[in-house]
Amino acid sequence: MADREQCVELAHQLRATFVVSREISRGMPPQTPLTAVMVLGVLDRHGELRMSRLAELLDVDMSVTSRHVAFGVEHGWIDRAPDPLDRRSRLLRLTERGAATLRASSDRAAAVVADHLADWPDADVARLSELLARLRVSFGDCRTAAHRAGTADRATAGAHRHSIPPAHQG
Amino acid sequence: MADREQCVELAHQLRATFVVSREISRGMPPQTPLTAVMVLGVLDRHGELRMSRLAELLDVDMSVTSRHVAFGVEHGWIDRAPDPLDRRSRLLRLTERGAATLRASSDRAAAVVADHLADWPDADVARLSELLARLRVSFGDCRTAAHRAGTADRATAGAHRHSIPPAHQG
DNA sequence: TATTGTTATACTCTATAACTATA
DNA sequence: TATAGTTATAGAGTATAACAATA
Repeated sequence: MADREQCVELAHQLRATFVVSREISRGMPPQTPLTAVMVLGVLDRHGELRMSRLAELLDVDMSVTSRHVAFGVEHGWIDRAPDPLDRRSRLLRLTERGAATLRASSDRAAAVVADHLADWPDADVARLSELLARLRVSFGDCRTAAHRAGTADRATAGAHRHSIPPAHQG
Repeated sequence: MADREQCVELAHQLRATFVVSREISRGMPPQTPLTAVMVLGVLDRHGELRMSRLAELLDVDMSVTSRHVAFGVEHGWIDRAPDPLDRRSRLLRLTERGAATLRASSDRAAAVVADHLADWPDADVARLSELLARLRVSFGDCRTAAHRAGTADRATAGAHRHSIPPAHQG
């Protein structure tokens, strides 16, 4: 367990990493908002998902997810079909075209990263990716754990350790 | 130098870390927007700054910075005095009250981090902070290098290695 | 009656462009 | 003429609340 000083430092660094994300998003192709790409990325990694689960994974309200998905559907990136088991729900899948868009976007982002990290050793890049992935799992817990009581997919299965309720602000 | 695959992965992780930042900002005290705290944080770390330099460090347009600073001044967190050497410029400093606000905010953020990272070993937290700091330096370069030709402060001094122009989108 | 998802509205953050004032 | 900073406006992203359809 890290001490207070370390936590303050990490919190600061995370806040400040905003800058890096913005820089990367500036290099992205036009007409493909960052959020749209994030939706595609999640669908690519998790496969078929329902709206509610997607909203959890994106950590945004379902109303927001709904509009991002609508955008993706309009552009032919996402297939949105009614769930035969529960006709209130809709199942989302990445289309071929969506996968291509995601790939193009990932290439651009990777190019920006490669540009700036030209002098980084391989091992550090890999380590940072790994730590960020773990960080996300540790944080993802809190939001999903409160809503769900047993359902799990291959991305977050077995990652539940805490039981802190989601802290939405008013 | 990392290969394409690694860069794609890191870019994805950075995009996805948005989620973590949002979760932290949800736990923040009300009436202190994330951006305001970021301004205070930069002033705390860099000391007295001009608007333009602050905008660089925050990686946002000066017009944006201007309003965030105005907000901070209104709340008594920032002291904004005319620069005696160039009366177009204004010098910004963190006030006592601003420092207190920053401290309170950092405490909250640290608490959220500590909550979620309870089972992380010390070393990993420290390593992640360090890598993120380095990442920011590597990215910070591109924006500041184009604007400035010699001025440096203690935060970014000696960090210039590439000469990639800032890639602002249209 | 509860839940899934959509839509309307308001708030935050951002960039572009037009402006003021100094240099 | 160029630069530092401000303000007006428009666009992207988000949350809350009210709603429709289904369970």
